[in-house]
Amino acid sequence: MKKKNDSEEIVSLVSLWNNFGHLTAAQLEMILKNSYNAGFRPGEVIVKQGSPASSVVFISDGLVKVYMEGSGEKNIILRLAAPGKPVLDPGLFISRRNTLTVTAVSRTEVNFVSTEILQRLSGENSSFSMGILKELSQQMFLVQNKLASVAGKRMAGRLADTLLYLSEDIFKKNEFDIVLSRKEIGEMSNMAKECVVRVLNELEEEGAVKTDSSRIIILNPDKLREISDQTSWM
Amino acid sequence: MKKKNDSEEIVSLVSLWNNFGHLTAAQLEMILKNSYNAGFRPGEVIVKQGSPASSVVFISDGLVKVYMEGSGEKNIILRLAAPGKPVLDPGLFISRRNTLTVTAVSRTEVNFVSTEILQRLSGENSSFSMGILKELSQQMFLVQNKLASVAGKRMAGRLADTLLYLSEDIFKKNEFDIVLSRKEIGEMSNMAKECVVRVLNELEEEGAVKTDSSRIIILNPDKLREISDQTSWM
DNA sequence: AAATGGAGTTGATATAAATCAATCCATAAA
DNA sequence: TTTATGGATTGATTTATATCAACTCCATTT
Repeated sequence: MKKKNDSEEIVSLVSLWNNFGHLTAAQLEMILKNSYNAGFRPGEVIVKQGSPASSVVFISDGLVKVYMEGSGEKNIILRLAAPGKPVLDPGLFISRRNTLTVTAVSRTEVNFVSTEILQRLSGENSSFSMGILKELSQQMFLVQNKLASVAGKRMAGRLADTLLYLSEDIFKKNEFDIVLSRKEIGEMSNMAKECVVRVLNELEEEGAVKTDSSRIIILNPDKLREISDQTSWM
Repeated sequence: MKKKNDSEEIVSLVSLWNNFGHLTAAQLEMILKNSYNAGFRPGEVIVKQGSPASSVVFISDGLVKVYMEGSGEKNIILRLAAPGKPVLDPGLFISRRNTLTVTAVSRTEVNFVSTEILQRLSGENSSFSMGILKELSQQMFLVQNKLASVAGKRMAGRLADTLLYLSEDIFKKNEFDIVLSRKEIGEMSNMAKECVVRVLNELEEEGAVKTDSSRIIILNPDKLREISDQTSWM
């Protein structure tokens, strides 16, 4: 990787998160001095649940999954994260322990920024601070929605939610290569991998999606939304 | 209710939320001017999901439930809230719509504080701003735990979680009068009211709790924790 | 080329939990 | 006192979903 000069790096900081645009050059400088980069291969752990929370993760390239590790081997994947936003763990601001595990789904470049610094800057710059609050709220909202899905819907609805999430929030296309295994799709939708296969077939029969092993095509998003909306107890 | 002078009211603001202690007299004054009180009877709606989010709710007396309304009639109760903390809705900082409904469980006195003002003060005072961030993180952590419980545990584990939550976080006693119906306990644990009754009996047979209609006694919290820890897929 | 192993798939079975139905309260209203 | 009314309770039944077992289809190793 080629060495960059400061102004180049400052530009790249803003590309990590729009909210960095609120900071002064001096403040950005401060961040640069207190951050470091690392690369990860698929499957590698970037942040481990339970470990001390000393820094916030920014993804400069690649895709990661953010999940809770249950005892046993069943995980609950809360969301995926791509470049452009930080991965905020609620533990950062309270217990100072990570409450979530983050691992690379594809080859990933990550930027760790010291939590201390972010907090200090948050105190110095109210727009920046507001940006953190908004991002945290966004991520909390996502968890709320996941809870609503898991607690209130049947398999088809939950899987529909996951597919819509992938297509609208992550890949931003109707057709995409799902990098996740059926088991992982199951961990996003709280269902067994076998059921993912079966329900995926059902959705295909209804003409909502088309799947070809790792490729997924959303043929009819409205149909998916309709399936997502039908609750068990009607 | 007797009229209070300003200094009395400022003291009472701090009792609504410790975090107000970070503010100057002038800032507290500002809050007083932009807040108003209201009383609610059991069952009355304090904040309605979907409505414009213009203010943050502080409870000065009573108990409320905070929940997501599903289509149909099944709700998901995220948590209860008693005096001492604000009810932060993630929608406050993003969509400006409430994503949650808040209703009174017992007779409740509430203080509405304008979101605008809180945001302004958050920009002026970094300790205060950090307090908001911490509180939001706390509430997000709670939702995460609820998700883990609902997605990963069987009925007994989920109900145990709810009982521990009530005893440790809300009533702070081993013995308390549950103001909620069996149906509502079910909405906290994602199970049907009939199942609440059955599993409650199981827990009683195991000597973990004792129930007498509305009274609940936690006889053995460790036993409850043990039940909470056993996952389905061991 | 053979062998290994893992993901994906399919069908059969087991099980947790919801739903349904009936009954039993307690409290409030007439 | 009788009559409603709604929550709580109990048992029977149904249903959604997990689990188990077997098999296919790759990709990788030997």
